[in-house]
Amino acid sequence: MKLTPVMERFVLHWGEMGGRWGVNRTVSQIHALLYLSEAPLTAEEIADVLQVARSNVSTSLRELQSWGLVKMVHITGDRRDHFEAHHDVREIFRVVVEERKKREIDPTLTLLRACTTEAGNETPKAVRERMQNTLAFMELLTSVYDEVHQLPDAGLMAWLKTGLKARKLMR
Amino acid sequence: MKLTPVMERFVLHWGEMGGRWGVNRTVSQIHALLYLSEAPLTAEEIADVLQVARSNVSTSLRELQSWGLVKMVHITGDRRDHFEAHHDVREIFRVVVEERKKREIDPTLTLLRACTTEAGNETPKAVRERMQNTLAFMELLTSVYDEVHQLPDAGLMAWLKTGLKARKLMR
DNA sequence: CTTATATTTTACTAATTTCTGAAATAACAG
DNA sequence: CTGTTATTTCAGAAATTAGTAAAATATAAG
Repeated sequence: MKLTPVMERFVLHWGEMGGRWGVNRTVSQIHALLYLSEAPLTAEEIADVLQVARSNVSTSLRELQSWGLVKMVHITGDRRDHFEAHHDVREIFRVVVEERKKREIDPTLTLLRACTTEAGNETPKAVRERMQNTLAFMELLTSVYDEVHQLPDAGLMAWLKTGLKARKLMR
Repeated sequence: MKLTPVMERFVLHWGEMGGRWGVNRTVSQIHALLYLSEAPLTAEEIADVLQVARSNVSTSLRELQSWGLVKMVHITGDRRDHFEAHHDVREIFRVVVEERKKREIDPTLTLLRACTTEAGNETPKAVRERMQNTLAFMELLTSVYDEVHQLPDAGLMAWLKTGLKARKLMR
């Protein structure tokens, strides 16, 4: 397994971006590598290409599997584990959006429900309203997500594209 | 300036979530505090309520201003700077989405354009296609964003809500 | 100007996160 | 079983990021 310069650039970039996404560099690099790779790779090969510790690959793969971005497969006649990633960017997009919603939205929804329920007169009215509005908006986003994310691929694309003409339609 | 228990809970939670968003805890706490606060606050008051160093507040406020989430205002007869945040969650949403697009999408678009342009025969065809697809998809997302984010608030809400019925419409 | 107050910068410390290498565990082949 | 290869766990090193306190700078009042 050897990367062409363009592939290497892609992998390194994906790794850097990982930082801005809540995953660390190695995790993100491994994902990029598997995304590009034709065939499933062993942990050993990955460690080799990316020049990171074997143990680091092990934990990173575990994380990627927990996200549902990578799965373990086996090759007959080889007892080592091999790993592969979805090769479809839309599938990756779905998974990432879902996971980020879980981590970035859901806990706040829970909190806001608690706050709006418990806030009594000791909390200024304007503050209560603000929390209420925040909750309502986040619930709307969540509902839209719930509907849209279970569309088949073509449906998702179709809905997205309605956004392209939104301005025109609004007039 | 004293927080009610519910407000304190909100601020602390917002701070924790900050970590999952690419902003640090203090920045996020300050934002939450200003979001709830009726009146603009001075840096001193903020440091006081949140129990962090005055200098930390200074840099955090600078960052929030650079995001466009907080602005400096002045109160007649008081020479200290005061700070206030948008009180509308949708406005915050807009700003955050825009900023995250800048940080999380745009650099990758640039890279993918370079990769797809430069990738020649040394790069396997399947890999080139994959990069090409990734680029196309991210360009679609960007176009949708460009259209949608400049809608007036009512328009944005209207488009979002079309998503609520997307599944039904697709049948 | 001089002094008092407000703010920013900076050099350093603390906390957190990431990564490694070694040891432990597991899985299999002979 | 025993030895070999594969994988995971874990304690600590290295790197990064966040936060502090003090010094430097700026701003306005008298």
